[in-house]
Amino acid sequence: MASDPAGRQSEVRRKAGRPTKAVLELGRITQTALKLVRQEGYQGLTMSALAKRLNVAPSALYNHVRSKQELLILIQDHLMSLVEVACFDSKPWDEAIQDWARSYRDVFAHHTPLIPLIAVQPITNSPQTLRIYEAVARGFQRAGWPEDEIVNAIVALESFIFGSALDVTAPENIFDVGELQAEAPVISRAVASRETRFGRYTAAPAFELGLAAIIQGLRWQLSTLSEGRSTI
Amino acid sequence: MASDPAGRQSEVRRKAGRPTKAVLELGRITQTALKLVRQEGYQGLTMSALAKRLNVAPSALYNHVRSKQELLILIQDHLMSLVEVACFDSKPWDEAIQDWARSYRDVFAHHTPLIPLIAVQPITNSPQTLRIYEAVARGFQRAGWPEDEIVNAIVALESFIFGSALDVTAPENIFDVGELQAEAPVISRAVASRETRFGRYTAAPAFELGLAAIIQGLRWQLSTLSEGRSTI
DNA sequence: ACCTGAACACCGTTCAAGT
DNA sequence: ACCTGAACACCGTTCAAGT
Repeated sequence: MASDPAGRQSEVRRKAGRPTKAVLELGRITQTALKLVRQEGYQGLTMSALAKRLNVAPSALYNHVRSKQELLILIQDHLMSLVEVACFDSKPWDEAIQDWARSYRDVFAHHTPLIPLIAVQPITNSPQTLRIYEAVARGFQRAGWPEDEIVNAIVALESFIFGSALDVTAPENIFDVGELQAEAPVISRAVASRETRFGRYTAAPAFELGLAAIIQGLRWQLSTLSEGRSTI
Repeated sequence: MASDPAGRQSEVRRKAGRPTKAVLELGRITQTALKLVRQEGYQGLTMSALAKRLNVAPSALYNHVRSKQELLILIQDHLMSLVEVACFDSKPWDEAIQDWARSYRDVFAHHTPLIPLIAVQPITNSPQTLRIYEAVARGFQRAGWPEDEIVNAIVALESFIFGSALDVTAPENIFDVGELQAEAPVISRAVASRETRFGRYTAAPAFELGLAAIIQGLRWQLSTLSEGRSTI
């Protein structure tokens, strides 16, 4: 045994050859990778570092994932399971979107390197992503959205959510204008004015403003879209 | 001379030591990097590959940029100069936002690896980013937006734009449900329904729906916000 | 089937030596 | 000041050998 009952690494080195019991499985790989990311960030997530935590040679990982990219997809799918969608069964459409959007943003705010990946990842056989889409789509359907606009609405919301997740980790000084203040008087005053009201930069007010706006806009679109259809 | 008058590489190798005239400058580095990205993608943008195109040793680049990260910021600032903001001087607020948002999204759609970087990059001394913010802020100001909400509105729009830029490169099959169709009937029908109307997946309809919604929502917010202020 | 250990073809970056 | 060339400390990934 290379690890003690509590799962801690030991100094005992395993010999080459097939162990009596599989040392790795996808679940443990994903969990360990996630813990590594939480402690060291994505910059610290290397195949070597992960292998070390699993008390295994780096090459052993390739018996379970085809590439690091595939590992990232495993992490992503796991994170998707943390996104809240129960609200769509218990709340009206527009309120449910708020709960869902906030939890979605919060989950990925500290996993921004995954976001460019998620955005283009086919949902085929990605059960957790599908679970989210199904719940949201049911919410839209129940609200009376035309079926052929549901996907567009979800994508639009996701775009805003992903962009907002990236903003969460912005530094406090992101809007410091610096030396060029004289050439940008309007934005300079707007920045100062924002700071007086909200203090040093945080992503929350912009997210809430945008979320309220987009939901308001979707509500308005729903009324005109369904009017358009009922006259057919 | 290591390159002929047309700037093409030649086989002549420069000796060590300071050349009579600086071989590199930031402008040429940025332009060459951009050309490399357009031809080979970000995966092909390595310090070695860039140095080779500049007919220079990789280490020479470090006389001009502190790191690859700094190179990416140079590229980003250059791309910002391609974003259209003249519309804010010639069109009403809400129409100008549409032109601006579309051009912003189009510029970064094929530079998605930069997006996580831009989103957290301080604007200090980044003249092109400041130029954009100033123009948009003036548009909002003229429309009567409360000064302390202008930055929030810009950030909200940018979040949507960045998220939408990521969506542009999504593959056609991104919404293929695959084997799990039985467990996700509502989204499956929505996907089929979208396809009948819009064909294979493209990002455009979702972007236009979301953009219309968010502008509609901001318009509504503007009216209630300014009402709120006028009663003070 | 699933591990080890060596090897491969890269990365970004540093630095002494050169003019 | 600004280049070359060698070197460093990594990457992700492949593969023969082992049980």
